[in-house]
Formats: sequence, structure tokens, C-alpha cells
Amino acid sequence: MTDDDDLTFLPRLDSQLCFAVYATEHAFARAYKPLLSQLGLTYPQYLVMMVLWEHRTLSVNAIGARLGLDSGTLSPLLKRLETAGYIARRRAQDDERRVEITVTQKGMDARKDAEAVARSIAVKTGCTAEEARELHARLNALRQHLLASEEE
Amino acid sequence: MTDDDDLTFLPRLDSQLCFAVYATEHAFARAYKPLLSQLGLTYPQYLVMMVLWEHRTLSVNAIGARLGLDSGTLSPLLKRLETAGYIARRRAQDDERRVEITVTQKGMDARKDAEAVARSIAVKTGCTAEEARELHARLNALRQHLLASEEE
DNA sequence: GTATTTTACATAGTGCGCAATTTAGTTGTT
DNA sequence: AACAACTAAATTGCGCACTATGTAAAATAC
Repeated sequence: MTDDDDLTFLPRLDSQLCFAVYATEHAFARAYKPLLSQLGLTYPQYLVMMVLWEHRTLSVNAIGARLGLDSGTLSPLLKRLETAGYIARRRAQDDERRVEITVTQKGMDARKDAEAVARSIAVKTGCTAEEARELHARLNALRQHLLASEEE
Repeated sequence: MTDDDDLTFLPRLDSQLCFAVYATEHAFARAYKPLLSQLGLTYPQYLVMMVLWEHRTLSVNAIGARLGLDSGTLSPLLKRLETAGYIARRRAQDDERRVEITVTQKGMDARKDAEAVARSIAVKTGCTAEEARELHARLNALRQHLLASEEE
């Protein structure tokens, strides 16, 4: 039995879909980093801000639901965003367990710059709008399957 | 000027390709986690092991080149893999700056279990082989573009 | 009304991942 | 041979991301 005989299923790293996703995610994060750092934002912080630009005010839980992140990750991240002046955190009055996250004026003002960043990255992907949409749809379908199989 | 007027380009988080990739990567890592933990491996460690199953012996730099990771990430990770008994680390004789990483017998033995894990995940994605190949190719193309634009 | 359970967020601990720096070794130049 | 420049890996510091746990508040059960 040689090494090749063992390759019944386990493909090479390069041909593994999960690795393609992993490597692409890292490539995106790296592409975003220098541009976002000019706004004083990290890539995960940018994703959080995107949620908040849509909604203006959300609870930690709601942000987490959109991003698939929990309070362990979000709490310190949101604190840093608050320190940077992009958001404000306040205990909700109707339920004091909840903390409301609100975008500040400075945070809203940053939206324009973020727009330029997103546009720049879109160009760098070399994808047409149709290609991006197709890829996006496939990744979403894949993810739904993964999530569905988790509940079994 | 209402909020809608600002949406010249910045799409909603949900329709951002970069977020689809981010969310999918996290979904993969989460899907792998319980299965790999039975082997005593984390997802990044599994990726490293995949490289080493192909080559048996590699330098830290070579592993990093395959995975897009640097020694800052790999050094502690490899130390933990060594502690777990999956690999051995040894200074190369021809160039003592280099550290050679070799899979142990225990590490090679784990390959079979990893195969079952990979097979299980492939099923959970709900992708046909053709779909997976297509998606993989598109992600690779995207990544090439991102990397190419970095050098400008 | 009281006790118990559940919920939301924060915190502690561990493993990544990156940038900057350090340590040690090798190569190139004079 | 001596010194400068470069290289490989390790370390330091910081920000994520997840799990487990803690704190406080709200909901539920009796």
C-alpha cells in the first residue's frame, strides 16, 4: 500500500472546497485591511458597521444574529468601536439586559468612505456583477446546507 | 437626503460577496469543529496536517506558502501539533535557520479518520462534485484577481 | 408573592492570524 | 577575514472567534 492508495477520498489541500473558501476569506480580509485602516476600522468592525448603517440602532444579539457572531466576540469589538467614536452603547430602558448599539454621527459620516472602499474591492475581485451574484448565490446555498445538517 | 439616497453603491451586508465568503468560511469551520475535535485537531491544524500528509516533511516557510500563513501563526500552532504527537520539529542540518516539520506515525495514522471527516463534510455541503469543482474554480479565479491587484 | 428558570451581555481562557521585532544563521561584498 | 545585508523562525502585542462561566434582569412556574 503506497501513499497513493490512501487517497481514496481525501483530496489534496488545493482541491478542497473548504480551503478555497478559507483562502478566499483571508484574501478578502487582506485586501480590505489597508483601505479600512485609513478609516480606523478592522475588517470585522467594518462588517459590524455595515449592519448598523442599515439599521442605525440594534441590540448586541441582533447584530450577532446578522453576522453569526456571539457576545464573546462582539462585546470587546463594540467597545473598541465606541472608543473610536463610531457607535454609542446604552442599556435599553424596556429591558435592562439589552444593550442598544447606535451609530454616532461620526459613524454615519464614515459610510461614504466605506462606500469607496467597497467599490475599490469590487473592482479588485475582477468579477462582473453577474458573476458576483452567481457566486454569492452558490455560497448561500452551500451555507444553508451546512446549517441544515447541523440540526440533525 | 434620506438614507436610501446614500445607497449609491454600498449594498446591504447580505448581498456583499465578501460577507458571503466570510460567513461560509465560518460555517465550514463550525461544521468541522465537532468532528475534528474527536481527533484532537482544530480546523487550522487540520489544514496544516493536510499539507503534511501530502509531503511528509516540509519547512515552516513551505507550509506557510501553501496555506497563506506566516510563522507568527504557524510557530505556536506547530508546537501544539508536536505536543499532541502528530508532528516532529527538527532544525535542518544544511541550514540551521530552517526547521523541518515531519509527520509522525501517529500523525499518518490520523489520516484515515480525517478522510472520514472530509467525506462527512462534503455530504453536508449538499454539493455535487461538479458544483464543488465549479465553485472552487470561481473562488480561485477571484483570489488570483485579488492577489494580482495587491501588487499594483 | 416567591422561587426557579431563562435570557442578554460581559468576562475569562484558549487558539488563531497579522504586523512588528528579535534571535540566530547564511550569504554577499569588500 | 570582517562586516553588511538578507533570511528563517520565534516572540511580542493586538484584534478576532469560540466555549464556558459569571452577573444581572426578565420571564415563568407554583
